[in-house]
Amino acid sequence: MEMVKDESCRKGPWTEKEDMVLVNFVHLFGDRRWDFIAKVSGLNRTGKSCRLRWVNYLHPGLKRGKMTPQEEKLVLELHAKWGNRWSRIARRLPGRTDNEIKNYWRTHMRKMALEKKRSTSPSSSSSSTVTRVDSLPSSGTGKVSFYDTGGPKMAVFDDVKGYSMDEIWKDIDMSEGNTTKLPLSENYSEQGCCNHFSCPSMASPPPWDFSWDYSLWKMDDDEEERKVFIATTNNQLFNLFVHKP
DNA sequence: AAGCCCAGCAACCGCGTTTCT
DNA sequence: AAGAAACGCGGTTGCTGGGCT
Repeated sequence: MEMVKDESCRKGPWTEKEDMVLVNFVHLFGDRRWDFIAKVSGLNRTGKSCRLRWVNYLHPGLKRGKMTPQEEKLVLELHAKWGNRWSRIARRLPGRTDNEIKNYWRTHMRKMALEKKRSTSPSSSSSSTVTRVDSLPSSGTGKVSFYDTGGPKMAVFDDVKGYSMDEIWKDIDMSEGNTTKLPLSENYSEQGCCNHFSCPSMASPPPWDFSWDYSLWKMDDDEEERKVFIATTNNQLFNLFVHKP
């Protein structure tokens, strides 16, 4: 029984209501059976999409906001050690997701590198324009990602507006004093927070508040919507148990 | 004031891995 | 043991808001 990938499946940004439904169903069934949750919740999303939304946004304990200097340093260290193993790196930064770290890396690190380059070679002609990373040619014969040069898996990338990504990463490495790329060490304990709900709090939770205790559903400013939501969910649950999958 | 450009980030896709039957 | 289904990861895309010209 596979999740049919048809056009009726919703895509794009999640609405607040969808979030609420998803949270409720994850609360009921846990955060493993994504296809099942996608099906029974009536969300009309793929299991993948549900999982992603949960992991990257709805999971309690997610930190939000800027990375702290400590976190930035850790990301650098771990990336030097492990390369683009974002999820592994994320496990060492409680409350941060792989997606977040990945995004952070590409934006902030590259910016840093370019600034550094600029300051070390002031004669450089392109002093104000920074090529948008996203628009870089990423396809083609090589099919090498522009930022996939950290860690053990080294890659070469073409010149980017006169400054190759190789150079950028070299700069980063040098500035951080990371002269060696170690093979992955499996000795680290990787009990992160991501799958254990162990993080104490959300710095900036979603607009609606919830907890693992049902009684804590709290939507002070929209009681009516809450009622509708609960009714809807109850209906979905009813259907679920009447038509057992 | 309006259009353009870009950084930031959420979300999708493809594919390898793990789990289930 | 093998095939199918589900999951998870890494790479990439595309939307949005803010700053700049």
